[in-house]
Amino acid sequence: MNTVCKTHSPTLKESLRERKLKATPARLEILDILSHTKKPLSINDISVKIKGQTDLATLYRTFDTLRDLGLVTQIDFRHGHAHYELATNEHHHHLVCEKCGKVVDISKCNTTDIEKQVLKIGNFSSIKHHSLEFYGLCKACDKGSR
Amino acid sequence: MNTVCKTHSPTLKESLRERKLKATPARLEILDILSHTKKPLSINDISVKIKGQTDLATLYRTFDTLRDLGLVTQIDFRHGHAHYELATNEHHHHLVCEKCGKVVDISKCNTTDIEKQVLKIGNFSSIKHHSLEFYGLCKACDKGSR
DNA sequence: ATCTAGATGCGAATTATTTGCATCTACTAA
DNA sequence: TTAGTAGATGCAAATAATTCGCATCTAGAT
Repeated sequence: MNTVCKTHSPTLKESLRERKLKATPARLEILDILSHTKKPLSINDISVKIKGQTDLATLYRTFDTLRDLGLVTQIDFRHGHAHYELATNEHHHHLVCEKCGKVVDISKCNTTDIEKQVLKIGNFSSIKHHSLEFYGLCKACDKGSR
Repeated sequence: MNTVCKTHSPTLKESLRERKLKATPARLEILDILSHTKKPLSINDISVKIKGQTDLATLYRTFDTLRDLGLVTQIDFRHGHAHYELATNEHHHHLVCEKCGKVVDISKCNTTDIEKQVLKIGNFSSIKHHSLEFYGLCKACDKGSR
């Protein structure tokens, strides 16, 4: 049941060391969980999965640093709280029902070209992520609303 | 100073009537403010602009209905609170600095094709909006972090 | 002018997220 | 291997955003 101490990608520990960050059990476990899940998870999802063993404040802080490290991506589904997924997952987008909140994955990402332009126009040094969510009505909710 | 009772687009009142919603001063004023601002505004921005004359709860409720009506778009800059802008503004995207939070507008939107595909794949009835934000480091912050 | 569904204000409740501080621990250097 | 220390965690309390219940009010229909 305890899957904490798997072999983790060397990249991870390297990334951490580069920034003088420690490879703590909490960090490793969070990444382990994310790597075994397709769906983006909320802080609460994670907390449940590890049975509350790690304090919420720590989870928030951990996700902050993982996001800054570029290992994790934060997504807003307008559910009232953030979701996170591994940045190394194949990049994709989401379709969210504005009524029931259902989320559908949209595979593939066509935004590379846009991204290059954006970099120039915006006069930024680097773009690390982007987040593209579509909002509409799923068929079930559309029926319900007529 | 009081710019509440301008001539508003007929579309608005129509949209409201269709759904048995009332054209109240609060709603008209919010739309008036949004139409005179290029930047997306937060609930608090709006509250300040109208000098607290309208209760926050009402503002939240109003933006909910305006969003459902499709008149207003909600955006997440990861600033800890939502931003809103007129859906009728020329559609564009944003580039957000992960460090200082600065937001730069990216004009034009190339996602129509993607949107059509998404509709099919996701098996939704309709897509009303999408939200595309890029996250990275602005030049100022990039310098600061080395 | 009246009636009523829908809107608002107010206060309180919820929920998400952040912060301060004491304690702990992963890594470094000897 | 072991001590020393910067960085990490837990806990509790503070903020901040958003929502809800309910009494009152008002836009729009008749």
